[in-house]
Amino acid sequence: MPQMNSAGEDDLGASDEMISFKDEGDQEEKIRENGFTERDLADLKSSLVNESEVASHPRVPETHPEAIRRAQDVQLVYQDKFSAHMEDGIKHQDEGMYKGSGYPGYPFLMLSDPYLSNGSVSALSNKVPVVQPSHGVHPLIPYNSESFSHGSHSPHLPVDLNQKQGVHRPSQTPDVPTFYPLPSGGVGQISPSMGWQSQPVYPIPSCGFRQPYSATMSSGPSYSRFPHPLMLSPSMHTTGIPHPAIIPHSGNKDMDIYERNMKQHSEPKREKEPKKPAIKKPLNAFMLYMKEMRANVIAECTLKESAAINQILGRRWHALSREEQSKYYELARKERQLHMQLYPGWSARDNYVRKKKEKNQRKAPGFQFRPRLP
DNA sequence: ATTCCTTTGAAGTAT
DNA sequence: ATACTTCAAAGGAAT
Repeated sequence: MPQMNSAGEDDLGASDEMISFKDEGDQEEKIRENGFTERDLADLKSSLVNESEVASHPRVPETHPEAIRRAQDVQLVYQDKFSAHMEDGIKHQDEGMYKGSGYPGYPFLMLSDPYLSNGSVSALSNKVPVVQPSHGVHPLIPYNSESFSHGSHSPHLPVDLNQKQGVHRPSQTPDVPTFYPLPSGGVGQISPSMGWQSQPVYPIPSCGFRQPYSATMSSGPSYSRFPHPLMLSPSMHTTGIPHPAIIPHSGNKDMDIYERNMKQHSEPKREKEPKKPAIKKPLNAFMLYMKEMRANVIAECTLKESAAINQILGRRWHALSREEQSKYYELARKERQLHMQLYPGWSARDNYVRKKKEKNQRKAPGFQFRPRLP
């Protein structure tokens, strides 16, 4: 079993590493906030890249004294900037997430399997912010956009994206750590994420001054409806309800599950050879977070472009406290567990296609693609 | 119709 | 062991 961990129960989760939260992208952000010029930014970038190439620590590129100094300067500012954000808005998620009032049951039954690419998950997903059409009987992640935020993302929650567009940020509080100490459970993980900075910034439309939907759609306690199934009693099965796909079996369970799903979802077009992977990867913590919060961002910013939205969500993700992130890490861990149960023989390798495109050059300018010699 | 963009994290591949 | 790549979601934009 490819995903079966051999070391311990929490290998399913992210590695427990405490990593400082000062990645380069934030530096870029902070730099912009501080009024650094584009040239400064380019200099800093190039110095960082050069250093990271020279040194054998590509993940810790802030070795240049000047870069360190600048990064530290701007980081101080940034800490303050999002502290209010956390205190004001996001921390409320905790309450919402675990409050679990009035769990109405699963409106998701009979819907398609999110792991199946032809399960038409995306047809409705997130376009309807209330309930995501999710797993046929996926008990873990209904993917409804509000189950975490629980309506606590009130309209006053600052949209923390638009330094670039000059959106005002809330007042500052000094005591926000620059890193996310991880919970003792070892669920949380912060990755240093080189791509945070090195990738070109997708143009984000202005969003701070127009929020026509924020008061109605994305907020308000009345908007809390479906507590996440994972928040059910811990004495229950992790899934909350028995999963029909996890059934006692004597035969080839893998193939049975697989074929049943395939029949359900792709029978009409079976003539065409299925080109896409049948079973998709389980979502990681950030993907789960995105699913939850996308609607909020769309509502607050009236954005539709996913690339821009994802940038915002990436920043928000970094602004989350460790507790808030750990919820998603825990969810993701359970997702992987369930996925393993559903598809014991599945491997991410199944969907892995070796691409010839030199995509990496676009994504990571510092990396030069070298064709492998035979 | 397909691919790109953009994000983070998990897992795969390559060295 | 480490570095790098691919894929998960999403939907508008570009091809």
